[in-house]
Amino acid sequence: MKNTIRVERAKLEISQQELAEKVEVSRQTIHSIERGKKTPSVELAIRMARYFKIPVEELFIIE
Amino acid sequence: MKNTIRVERAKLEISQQELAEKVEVSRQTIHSIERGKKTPSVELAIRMARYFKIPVEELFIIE
DNA sequence: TCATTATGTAAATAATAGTTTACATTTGGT
DNA sequence: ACCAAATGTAAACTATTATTTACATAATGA
Repeated sequence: MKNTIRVERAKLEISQQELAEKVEVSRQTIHSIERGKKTPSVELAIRMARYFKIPVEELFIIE
Repeated sequence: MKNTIRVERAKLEISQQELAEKVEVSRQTIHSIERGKKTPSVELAIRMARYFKIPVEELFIIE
């Protein structure tokens, strides 16, 4: 599974740290999800997608 | 977080067992997610939503 | 160069998701 | 009432996510 977190962050010009604060997880959590090392819960995924104002399916793509 | 799995299952008239097979997890996993005891990974959530042909955000609702 | 901010890596731990098995209860049909 | 299928509950176990801390390495600007 891949994701577009990095691109979405770039659009808004926010750091992993800032995103982490916005969705209320640690920076490491954002980091490992962004790098595809971990898969978030649907709850966290929804919070992230909601923050970026895009559908979950656009932020996380199953290949 | 609540979900509409039961309603979606009802629409298609399929059992927890059948859904479990479709998305390739155990019936217990479906059961505990449906009852809100566990939160699925975004990957499983996407598989379920895809199967029901609805957005993830419609299947899982953060209150 | 120096300081600062952002990102990468790693490792130990806690918390939670998902599996498996087994049995109880409910529901619907005959 | 009986049978079968569906659903509920539970417990032990494994796998994975998320936290925390710490340090290394870019990258950027003063």
